[in-house]
Amino acid sequence: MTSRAESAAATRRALLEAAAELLDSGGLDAVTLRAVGARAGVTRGAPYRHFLDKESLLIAVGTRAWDTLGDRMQALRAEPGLSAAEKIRGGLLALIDVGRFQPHLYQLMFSNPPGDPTALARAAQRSQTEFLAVVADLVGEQDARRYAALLISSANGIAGLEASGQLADPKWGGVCAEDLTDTLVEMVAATSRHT
Amino acid sequence: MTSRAESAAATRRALLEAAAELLDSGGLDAVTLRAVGARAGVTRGAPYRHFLDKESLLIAVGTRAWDTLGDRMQALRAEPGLSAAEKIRGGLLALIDVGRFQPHLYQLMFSNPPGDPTALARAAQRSQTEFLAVVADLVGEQDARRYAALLISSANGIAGLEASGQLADPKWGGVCAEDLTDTLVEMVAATSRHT
DNA sequence: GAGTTTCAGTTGACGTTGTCATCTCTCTAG
DNA sequence: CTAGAGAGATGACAACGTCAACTGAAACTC
Repeated sequence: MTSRAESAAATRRALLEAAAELLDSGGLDAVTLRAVGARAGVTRGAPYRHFLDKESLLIAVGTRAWDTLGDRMQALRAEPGLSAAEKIRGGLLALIDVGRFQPHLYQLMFSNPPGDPTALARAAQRSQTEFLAVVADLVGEQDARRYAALLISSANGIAGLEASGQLADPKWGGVCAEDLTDTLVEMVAATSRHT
Repeated sequence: MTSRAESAAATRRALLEAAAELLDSGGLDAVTLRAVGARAGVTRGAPYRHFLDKESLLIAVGTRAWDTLGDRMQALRAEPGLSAAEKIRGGLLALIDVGRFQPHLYQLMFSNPPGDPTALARAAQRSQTEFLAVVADLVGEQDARRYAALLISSANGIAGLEASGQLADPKWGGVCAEDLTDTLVEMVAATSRHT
């Protein structure tokens, strides 16, 4: 029926799922190995058969999130009938949406864990490479790197402000993430067109 | 000599200082009430005379950081002989520098604590108001809010990428935070000039 | 198919942490 | 001078991450 390997893979998946759900609903403090195990139907010691560490488990959760975002970027790039600017807008909003609707996961994706500070940066690479390619279609190979870095930074910041609910402050005149993204993309497009 | 109130205020200051130092050197995990107390010359229970909670202590550390940044913004705005663009550049780099040289403090400043999610957002208000005024000098009252939000978001993102060391990746063509900031300010200045 | 190995999962234990209740002692108000 | 307040110390407790030892069933060997 279910071989040992299959069952082990299933619990590993269940552990990741449980950790992601707990992170979403209760923040990082709610992610305890005991709670993760309970939600996955095992006990506190079981995660150590699949992950070196609590930190390793969290890194795996963050990596999975980066992977699905990378898939989305890849699909977006291949989408026909979209201009480069539209693709960029889509990609930025995909990132921003994580910050908006899963703020704790978003924070995890950009945290660099003490044990392996480069782990999540590596996981983010595919997303960023895909995005870089789309930016190159808009502004050319020459300036692509600079503008891609700028755009990702900005999206990152927008998502961060959204995640902490600061954008809702009337101080900013009621702008929303979409407005800022549009302004940003327009600015880059105009600048690169002009030079 | 030293009245009781003075001595109490001194320990409170020492606790804040100790927490900030531990955060800087060892990250959030290094900030335990026992370690903070020891470094401040008291024991683990003493912080509860000055702060409701460990979280309250951390909020106080973050608030103090926002206050000093606010002072810097205020001084920068009042500085004569600087153009609006130069002031904006200075303000953005002031924020970015926190992300670069005190990444853990930076992360704390933008985290919203579960107990009082708006606490740090309130502390950030003065910094943002000062910055908003400088932006208004460049792009006019009309668009100031939108562009200020965009600039702060971008600086936030640049600082975040710097903090996690991702900007150093050759993938981005060796840009540094100053480059991105300059590009950004130029873009905003050009856009607002053109409309 | 019997014996052996492997390995996912459980359980008990330990050190550390945040937090509370209680106690001590010194400064201050009246 | 006395009573109160309040800063700090201390003991205790539950929860946490983590490790060592243990259990049982699947997988392999002959």
